[in-house]
Amino acid sequence: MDPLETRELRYFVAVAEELHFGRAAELLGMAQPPLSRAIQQLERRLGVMLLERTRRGVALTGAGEVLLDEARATLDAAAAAARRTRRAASPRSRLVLAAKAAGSHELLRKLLDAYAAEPDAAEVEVVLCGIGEETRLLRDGRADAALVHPLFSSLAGFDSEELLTEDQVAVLPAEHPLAARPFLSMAEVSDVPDLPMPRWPHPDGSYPPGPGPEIRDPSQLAQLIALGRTLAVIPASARAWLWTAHTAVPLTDAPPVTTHIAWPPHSRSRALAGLIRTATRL
Amino acid sequence: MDPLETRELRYFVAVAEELHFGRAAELLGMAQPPLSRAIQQLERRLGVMLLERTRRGVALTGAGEVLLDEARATLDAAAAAARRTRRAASPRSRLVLAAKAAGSHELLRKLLDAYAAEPDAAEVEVVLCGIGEETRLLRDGRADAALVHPLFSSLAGFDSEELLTEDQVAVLPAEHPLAARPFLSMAEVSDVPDLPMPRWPHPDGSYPPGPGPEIRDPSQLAQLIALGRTLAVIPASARAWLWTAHTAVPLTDAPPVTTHIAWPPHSRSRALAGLIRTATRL
DNA sequence: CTCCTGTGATACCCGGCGGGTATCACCGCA
DNA sequence: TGCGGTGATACCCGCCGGGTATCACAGGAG
Repeated sequence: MDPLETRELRYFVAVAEELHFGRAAELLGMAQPPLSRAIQQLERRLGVMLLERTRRGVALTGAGEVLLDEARATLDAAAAAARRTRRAASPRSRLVLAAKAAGSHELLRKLLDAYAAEPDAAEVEVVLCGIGEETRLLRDGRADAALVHPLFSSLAGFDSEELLTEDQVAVLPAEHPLAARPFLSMAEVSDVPDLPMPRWPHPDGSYPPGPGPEIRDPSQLAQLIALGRTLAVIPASARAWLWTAHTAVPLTDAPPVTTHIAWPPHSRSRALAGLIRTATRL
Repeated sequence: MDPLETRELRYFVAVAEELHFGRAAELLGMAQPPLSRAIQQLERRLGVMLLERTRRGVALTGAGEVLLDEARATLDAAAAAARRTRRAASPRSRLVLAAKAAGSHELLRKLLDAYAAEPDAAEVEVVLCGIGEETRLLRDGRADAALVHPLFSSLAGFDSEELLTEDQVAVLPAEHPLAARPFLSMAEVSDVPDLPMPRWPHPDGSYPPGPGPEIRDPSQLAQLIALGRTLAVIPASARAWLWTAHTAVPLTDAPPVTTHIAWPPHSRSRALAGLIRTATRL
């Protein structure tokens, strides 16, 4: 059986995400009929029903769910192939390092300084990204390495090294009674009636249930804390972005959080190896 | 820029492996001119020279080396997508477990028995493969999980759990003087003039230099030991395949060897999760 | 020096297939 | 019972992937 073409996978992912042939075709910049036909051909080639066509819209079958995951991974791999090949051809070797925009910038600064001091250091471009976006950048080749907190995004599929373990602090509105305390426990902060814990999105974009506000952007969170609407438990190094309206209180029993540096497996770049070496020596 | 098609990647991999357009075209079942044209189009689309055309044959550029790796990974991902989708559609859920043909069969037996005793166990098919082939099977979707010795094949790119750590023994020809010893040290076995250590292939198929015989198949090794031409240092559990012409002698200072169970990241199969759970409980 | 061999590149043609337009078949709903 | 909206079908066309024939060029043998 001849292998799947990325074109077919792109089409399938579009339909599977939209669950609507018309909208998917529009996103793909094509008409609906050829898209329908392409999906039919894909199903015939695989010998598998991928979509449940109900009269009103479309649903994924079990096999369709599997293919959606696998197709995304394959398309990422293809995009990474193109990007990394182009970058390998460009004369000056440059490294792209992904990091959360709200991540510890002390660690980032130390890493960049230490690496720049190496004899044969490459130029490092830092890409600041949102929560959980780092692994996507690694997968599709837009980044060569990433600083990752395994709590938010899994390290599965990458090589990684532990860089830094730090305690966490509670960030409270400065005028809140708890802000005057020298220490707090997790039990105390997780059950403050007027400051419900914020809710972070899952990788799929959905939110867990609960009373707290839905957070997408760390600056949202900072604003909401300053407004006295919520509190946050974050790594101690994030004190850097505290506002005057914020107060950080050490937590006695919060689990320590570690930062890893992760990179795609089987990378043979000398420059990347150098960056990782200096990172682990910090 | 529209993404690379798997067809182009297949063509490039064929040429990059053969370093000869004519032979590559023959392997692909097509004529040489369209293949040349396809590679030219690929180079134009990427804006990158991939091959150094000398008048006599072809060589890879640096960017070509990178693309060869990336293209292989992408093609594996596409093959895995097709296979896993088909398998997901088949009614009865089946797991495919890859293991070295010469691996510890006690561990395998225990694992299969324990899993079969689980309440909702799926049927497990065992694929026996050669040295270092396990990760390939995992990557291209022919296997759902594999028993791996990290010494031979890296776990990079997979999730894994440690299963078993065991000591190693020296396997000698039964009539050799050293076979009578109750214990041996690594220093003693690694420098026996008439029994040079065998050489195992690297992942790329090449062999390290040295006086010992080149081994590809464990049965070759067994035969060569029985003939008094070499010796082997192997995990203690491999006593299972000892011949009467072999003698196993415990090693006092050989590094212990661990067996891992590895699986592709992001797999959501319940059956696989069950297998891994029972494996880690062994 | 010349011819032969083997390499990849070029020129040209054709058929299939990917894509477009028009339309249908069907369901839910006012 | 019509109307809106869904995906499927019918049909056409142009492009591009593939084939054949041939070229351009370097190296080696005589």
